[in-house]
Amino acid sequence: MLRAAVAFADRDGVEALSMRRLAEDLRVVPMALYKHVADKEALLDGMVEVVVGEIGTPAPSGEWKRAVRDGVLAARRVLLRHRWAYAVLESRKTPTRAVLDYLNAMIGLFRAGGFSADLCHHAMHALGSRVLGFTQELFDDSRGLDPATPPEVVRELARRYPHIAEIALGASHDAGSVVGPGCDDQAEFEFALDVLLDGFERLREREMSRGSRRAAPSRGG
Amino acid sequence: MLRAAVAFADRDGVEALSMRRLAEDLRVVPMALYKHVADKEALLDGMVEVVVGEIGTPAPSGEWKRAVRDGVLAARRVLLRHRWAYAVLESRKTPTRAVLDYLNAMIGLFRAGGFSADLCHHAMHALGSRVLGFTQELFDDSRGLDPATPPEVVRELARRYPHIAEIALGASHDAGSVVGPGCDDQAEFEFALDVLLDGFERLREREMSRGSRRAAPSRGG
DNA sequence: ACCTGAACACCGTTCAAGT
DNA sequence: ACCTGAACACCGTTCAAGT
Repeated sequence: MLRAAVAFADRDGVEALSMRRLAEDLRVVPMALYKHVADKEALLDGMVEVVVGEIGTPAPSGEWKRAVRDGVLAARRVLLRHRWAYAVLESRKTPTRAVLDYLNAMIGLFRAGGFSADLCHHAMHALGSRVLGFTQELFDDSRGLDPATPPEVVRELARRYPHIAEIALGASHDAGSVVGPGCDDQAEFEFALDVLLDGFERLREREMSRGSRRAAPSRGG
Repeated sequence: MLRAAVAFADRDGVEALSMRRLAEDLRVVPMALYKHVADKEALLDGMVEVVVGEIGTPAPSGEWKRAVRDGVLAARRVLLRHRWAYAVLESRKTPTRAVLDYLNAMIGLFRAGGFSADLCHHAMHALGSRVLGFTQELFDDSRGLDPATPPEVVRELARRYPHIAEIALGASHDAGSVVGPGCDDQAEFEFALDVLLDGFERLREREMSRGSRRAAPSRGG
């Protein structure tokens, strides 16, 4: 029944998922669902559990950086199959078992790589939801500008937001078109991940050479 | 009326905000709200606009890193005053004017600091919602464990999730208590921000010395 | 033309009536 | 004891009836 709910959300989106519609989907009377879940929140908890369970436990490999990177990208692949899961997981107040299992294993990869518990803690916070493969993008710019946008509107936007326009244009390396092709989500995700992992690596090295002194990035300015 | 809606959400949370209750709050008949906004989505758009407008435009200062850091932390201060704004902003499909103004100004700070449009683009993506002061935390662990948790449950958790337990313990530097005091959100936010900014700085330096060659972090492994 | 109450098509969940 | 339909207390929004 949780599987059915996940399939429903995959198909019609989580905003379309109501207890009544899910019951209809299962050819069951609405109140019958309450035999399996306490309420809708519990249903959503269960759905998160199913999805995160699909990720499996990140496996240690020779090098911590590679292992962490692979774990995160594995999580990302699963969560891209269930687009709705991001918002739902984020709305949970309490972590579920599968999430705790995953996080525990990820921390283990850092620890095995020689990170102190303290640096590990910071690193997990710095990754934030990226550890589960989420990109916290402000807006989806992967599709670029709507090709139907009238040219005068494009010009007006470029005038008001020159820096944004420059970036949108820069993303399109084929000249001629004013409208960028949008950018590669996966590449941007990996860029950010690698910047963070490189940073962690430097802090770990500093930590190991300095002994007990606290490792921290420079405070800008 | 947007102000009233913002105040309502600040007071009672955005989940309590309905058209009917907001109308009641304003001592007005529900349908009267539709004179000011097309529908509830437009109301939420307007509320985001008010909040993001409070941030103002990030000012350039001598050094790009300091300017970006200050801009982000200014945004964070505003958004901590309106806790609900994070989820609402994230749920918008289309960026609003105030957000575009802010993003445009932030990009300007990078550009003025000598970043190529391309590196700038990656950096903005890597910051993600952090550019507006959001931490995409998976769960709120800032309160630590509930002190009322029975010791046998704490032991069971520590057995099942040893790495998580170690981190939770490590965060409490005063010994004696099994229950950590939780961690400092602001410090974790600044840690992650500084790791990213340091990473951007290194890539910018590499970019400037290498000329046209593409700057990218190492791919782990 | 404007305002607004009732109504519509939904929710999640309670509860009592049926078996 | 279990199941389930009707009912309750909400939504956002439409629409027609009032002025």
